[in-house]
Amino acid sequence: MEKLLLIDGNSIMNRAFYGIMSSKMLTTENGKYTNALYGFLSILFKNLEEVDPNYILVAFDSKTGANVRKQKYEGYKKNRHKMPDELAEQMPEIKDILKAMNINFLEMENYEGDDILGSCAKQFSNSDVKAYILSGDRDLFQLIDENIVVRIPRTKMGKTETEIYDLNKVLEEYEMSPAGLIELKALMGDSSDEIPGVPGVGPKTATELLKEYKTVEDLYKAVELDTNCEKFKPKLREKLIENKNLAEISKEIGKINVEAELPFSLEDLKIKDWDREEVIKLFKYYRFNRFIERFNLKENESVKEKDDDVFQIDTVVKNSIKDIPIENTMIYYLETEKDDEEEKIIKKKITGIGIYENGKAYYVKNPDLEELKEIFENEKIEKIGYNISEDYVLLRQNGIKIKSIKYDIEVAGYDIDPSNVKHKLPELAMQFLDIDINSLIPSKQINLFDTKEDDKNEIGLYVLAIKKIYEETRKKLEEEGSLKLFEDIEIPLITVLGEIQFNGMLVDKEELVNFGKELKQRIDELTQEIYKLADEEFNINSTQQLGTILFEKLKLPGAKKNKKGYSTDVAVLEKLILAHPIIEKILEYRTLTKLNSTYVEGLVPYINKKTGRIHSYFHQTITATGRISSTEPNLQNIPSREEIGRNIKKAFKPEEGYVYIDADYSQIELRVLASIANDVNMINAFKNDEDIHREVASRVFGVPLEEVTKEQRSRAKAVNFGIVYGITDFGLAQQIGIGRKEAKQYIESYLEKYNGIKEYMERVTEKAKETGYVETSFGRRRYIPELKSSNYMVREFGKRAAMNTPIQGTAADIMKIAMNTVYRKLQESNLDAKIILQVHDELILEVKEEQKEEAEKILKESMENATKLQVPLKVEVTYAKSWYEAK
DNA sequence: AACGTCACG
DNA sequence: ACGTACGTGACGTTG
Repeated sequence: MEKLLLIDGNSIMNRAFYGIMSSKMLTTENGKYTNALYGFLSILFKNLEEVDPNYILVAFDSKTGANVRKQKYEGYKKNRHKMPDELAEQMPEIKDILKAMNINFLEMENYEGDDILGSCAKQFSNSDVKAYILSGDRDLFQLIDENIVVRIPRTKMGKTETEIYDLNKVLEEYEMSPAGLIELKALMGDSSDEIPGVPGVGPKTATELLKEYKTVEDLYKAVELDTNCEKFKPKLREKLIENKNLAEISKEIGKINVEAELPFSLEDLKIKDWDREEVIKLFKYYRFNRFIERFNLKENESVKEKDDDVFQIDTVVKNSIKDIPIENTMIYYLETEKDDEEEKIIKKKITGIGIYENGKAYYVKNPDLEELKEIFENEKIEKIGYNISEDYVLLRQNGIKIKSIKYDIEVAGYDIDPSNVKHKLPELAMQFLDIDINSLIPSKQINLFDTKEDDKNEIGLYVLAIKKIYEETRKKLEEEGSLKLFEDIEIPLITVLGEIQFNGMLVDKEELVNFGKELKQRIDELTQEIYKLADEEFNINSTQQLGTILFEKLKLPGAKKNKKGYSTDVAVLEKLILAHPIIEKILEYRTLTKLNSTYVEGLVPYINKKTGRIHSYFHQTITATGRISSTEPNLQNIPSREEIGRNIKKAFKPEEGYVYIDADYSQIELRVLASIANDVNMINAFKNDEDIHREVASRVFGVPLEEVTKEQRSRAKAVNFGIVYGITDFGLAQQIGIGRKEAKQYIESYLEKYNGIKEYMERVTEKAKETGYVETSFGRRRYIPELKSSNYMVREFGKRAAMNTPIQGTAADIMKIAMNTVYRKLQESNLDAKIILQVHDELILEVKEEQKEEAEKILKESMENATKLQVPLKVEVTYAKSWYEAK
């Protein structure tokens, strides 16, 4: 018996892109998306192995494929959102790969992939040739017969499995023959393809009806005869009769065409040998090392020594850490469990530790705190771990300070590629080891067994993974020239961020709550006034309801649409202030509810019961540019710009006898820009400590410095910001409320006067297009695959990101260096001073009052001397008895 | 879970 | 003829 494997190209690519083998991997140097290719090939290989076919074909949808059905019913796939660019760009590439593998693929005008599959299956299969259809789409079940099965790939516990549907399985699951499924869809419709069906008839009713009448045609014969409603309930009968037409159309478009005239014979689909050279070339280009190895495609080039290196390890259980032969490095994993104790900073407890040493994994359950202290505080033992910052705080609240942190694989993964991808252990294992770690862990599978024994094995696998990821990422960091950044900046920062979280910020709860009461009172007043002005009660928080009130009921002008209806954001509302008195009430309402819900109600629950402080997380591996981010709560967006909001900061104050020292970098991003763009005019301005916005205004508007008006200065300021963001005339116009033409003139004038900046912007985008990435002055890399997108908008975004990242990122690096230095010097000087917050260009210490001058000196000097640019780094410092008073 | 909105640098 | 400033996180509504 022979076998024909038919693959639904679009469906499998789609599955591969979204789910299976998830984690959006950017594996090639220039930062291309390859995840769908990788997933498709994984599924393909698995099925080639399992089916072992004699014939093969991959069918794709053609651009015109849906037209035929659209002509019959215009709603068909109407709202189907188009493929994301990241997937679309992989479609031609999979075809290149298939070509190299000599696998036939086909798209036919006016046919969808399904039709090709159906036609091949029905026309080529017989008792001697079995057809196997590989697709993620259950619609294809209608094709199943005694010679045709459908294989559906699915992920289960991180593993790719295949579900096989044959005649029996369909009968069992749907209580219906495959042909019946066509009738079923005709009645119940299909929301994903937007096949209407009979409105009000769902799977249950449809199945019942078809059991009795088999086909839509017979059903309708019976319906029409049943004038007395003996067999059909009146309502149902009415629905059916009313929508007869829809049912018929649905059947027509839901039915896969099996009669396409195929441009080849079965013989043409015979499996052929690969063009090995071409396949190797492509796999290398896409960095599919796993496939290269799997098919022994490597030429003579250095065969990996650890080819026989399987991912498994013996885990030895010990009662004491002392029984583990640790030498100068400790590769470890802390096992934790949730712990809801209120006064904890990180609400977890340690339940075990795994340690890798010399080819073995050791596991100690519920390790002794003293022993942990001894080993983690031992400076001679270098620590290699995963997400150490959490361990740091966890141990710190148990009186243990981790010393000699050498390597954190999460941070390493981030430095290699900081884009949105998560840098959690499973993703890291997938990216660097090509393994699906969860699939190896018994307790993550369906759990039939006692997990006690599994714990140690799980932890053993983790430490093995950490060890291997450590080796792989270190190589990579070295190759990319980011090792210095990693070792000198990021690793020391783990401790500093851990300390910041541990220290926390003291908050006067009463003061905060009292402010909240004032807010609420005013909010209540406003609510009533708004109801009165609208002449009805509605949910002011609902943008939809608000939009209806403003633009339909009150008929205010300037309605702008967004996806969900009318836009009601500040920009829109501010233009309407004069149009109706309700607007300013709404604006004030918005401001106050934001303050109350986010900064009063939102903050209070985070005040720690024991310390009276807020201990936010400070994340080192989130942002694309290298900045830190803060959560639970976010202390980096406490109100500051408006007076009413600033009041929140009054509740943040140092402990009795202590004072805040608040230091801000002045214009750090513009200084960085001046320096890396090497722009003479801007460098001179900073060297002379000029008011940079005034200086820019003078040049752009061609007036003497002294004659720059407030208005001009403020516009120049907006231009400066815009430049840093990768300016557009539209954005600038929007920002300062001028015309687009005028904005364009400003920009042109600016780039003429500061032509170093102009050249830099051209240089950086050019280089980014070539290499696929941009870098900060300290070697932090960010890939920008958007530059390769076929979508103009996405490409333009890529350009702006390319221009902005070196600036924002270098500034972030500088701040990180400063933080490390400040922390180290404060330690060395033994001052009673703690770093308690970083807000990108601001750093706050809480210091014993008598020591404030000493600490201030350290703070200011460390920040100013963090690096040497072509312009001075200026730092402004204030002492404050609350955050509100700072600056 | 996605969206709109708004707080920060 | 599009629809745009860069980087974040939290909240409330809606589906």
